[in-house]
Amino acid sequence: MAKQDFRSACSIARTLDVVGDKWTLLVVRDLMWHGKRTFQALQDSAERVPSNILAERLKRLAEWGLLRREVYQQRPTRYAYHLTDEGKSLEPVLMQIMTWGHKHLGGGRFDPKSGRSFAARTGP
Amino acid sequence: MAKQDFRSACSIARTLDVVGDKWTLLVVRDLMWHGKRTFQALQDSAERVPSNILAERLKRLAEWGLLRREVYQQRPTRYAYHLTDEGKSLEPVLMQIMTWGHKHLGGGRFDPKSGRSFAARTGP
DNA sequence: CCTAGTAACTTTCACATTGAAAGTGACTTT
DNA sequence: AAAGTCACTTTCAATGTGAAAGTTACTAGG
Repeated sequence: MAKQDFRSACSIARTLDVVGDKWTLLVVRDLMWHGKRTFQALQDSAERVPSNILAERLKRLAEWGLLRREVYQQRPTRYAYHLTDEGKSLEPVLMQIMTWGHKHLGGGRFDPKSGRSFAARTGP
Repeated sequence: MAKQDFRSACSIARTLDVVGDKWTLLVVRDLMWHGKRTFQALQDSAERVPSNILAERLKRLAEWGLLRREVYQQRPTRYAYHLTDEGKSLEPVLMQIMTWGHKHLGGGRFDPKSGRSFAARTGP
């Protein structure tokens, strides 16, 4: 999708046009906090994103300038993905989403500073 | 979806399981900031959500306890939707998403405090 | 009484997206 | 030569989306 095809002038609608789906922000999460760099590593995440979806999302994120694909090895050619500064700027968004989920849905919380995560709550 | 069906223990994945799609957060936005209360009003938003999608999302949000449907008039029966405290707690999430979109996608910004919005940027 | 209008959905159906699984190509390792 | 790895791509059935029309329950006007 190109910029002129945004649904509306609303910043929320526009952001959802870019990252508003089930998988995209999980890819960003893995690149941002979990040190994942390769297609394989991203695919091996807990949520088991299908490989065709992952490939499509990586392409979209690259088109939006949120990440870049780079060759990190020749023979055989291997690629590494990493967030651009624009991609990294999504961190506060991810943080708020994580905080809300932790509080209201009992998910686990990951602390980017310490690199540690706290277990999911089981009770309400 | 029930809580036991979450994809993973990750708070981000869980939050996306609940509100991670193209429309849900726009409904929350309209209830949170734009004073929309009725099905009709929600449907008349700038992004023109299809009525079947709107109905399904309202049902989902109610099942998750994020909003409530109430009769506000008999003969003929009319309904009003409004956010619960849990629903309202999504405000910081919406704010971050809006801020990011405003900065990176040139969308307009709405200020909940003043109730005013600033025009979308056209340049980069 | 009949027709038009409104709100709140629901139904229909063609089309798009998803996701599980298998396949491909370029290599390296055994 | 055979097996393995990585980075995808292809296939295809199932699911989801969205435009449009239909339904139900009323009120208002002629």
